[in-house]
Amino acid sequence: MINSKYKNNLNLIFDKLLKTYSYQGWWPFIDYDGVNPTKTGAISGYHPKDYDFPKNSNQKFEVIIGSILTQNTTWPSVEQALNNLNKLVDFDPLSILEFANNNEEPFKNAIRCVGFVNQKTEYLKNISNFYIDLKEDLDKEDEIPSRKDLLAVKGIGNETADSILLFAHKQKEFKVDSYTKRIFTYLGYIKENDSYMSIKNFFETNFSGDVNMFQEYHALIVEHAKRYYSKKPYGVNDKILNEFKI
DNA sequence: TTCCAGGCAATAC
DNA sequence: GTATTGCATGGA
Repeated sequence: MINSKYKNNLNLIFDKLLKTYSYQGWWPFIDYDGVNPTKTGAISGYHPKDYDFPKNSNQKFEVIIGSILTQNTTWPSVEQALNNLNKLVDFDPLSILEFANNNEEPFKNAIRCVGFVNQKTEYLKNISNFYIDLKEDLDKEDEIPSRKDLLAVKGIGNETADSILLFAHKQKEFKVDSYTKRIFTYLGYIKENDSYMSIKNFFETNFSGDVNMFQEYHALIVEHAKRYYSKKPYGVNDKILNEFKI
């Protein structure tokens, strides 16, 4: 898929992005008093160079909820929704499920700012049920679900599954999003219509880094793309990665 | 006003 | 398997 001449480029691009933007501190947490860097669209809760997250089961489920809420919307909206929700209910599967079932309108009003409220309410109930069952079946708080099982939950697609596995469970799964496609299509490494799994496989085969660097790479891609790949024509002002264009 | 945002599922070929 | 469309809201 990639000429051997460019074999190391995914690592070189990572190095360049890291040098340019430094450590991103994903995944952000609402109750974490982290730094507030001058990051595009960032508000708070980031923890650069500290990969020891999530620190407890509530934070883990916060990542899982956030992964669904952030589908096709902006992070500031998600942060608002999480703060709204946090005043109403604990971030654990059983509490979320019961609150959503018994207080539908307050629940929807809390997350309304992220859009797609009806769908996302259903999705959040589904994922809550999934983790309730997972814990009951395996009787282990910290059991890690399989990617296949996650994908069987209505509302969890490829990207959300990888987001949950990478940032909540710290599994070495590369997360591909629309920004990833834009940057690496523009640079010439992938094609516009390549499938999610083929792009994921491309990164997992050609980028050598541990799970923390998998997290870092995705965050750096988002940061870079927000600056140069949000307005059409995408990438034309990207001087930072221009040297890696093929 | 139009376009875009850290997608997904259902449907149609 | 791949392409298209509806889903909701807020901000630039």
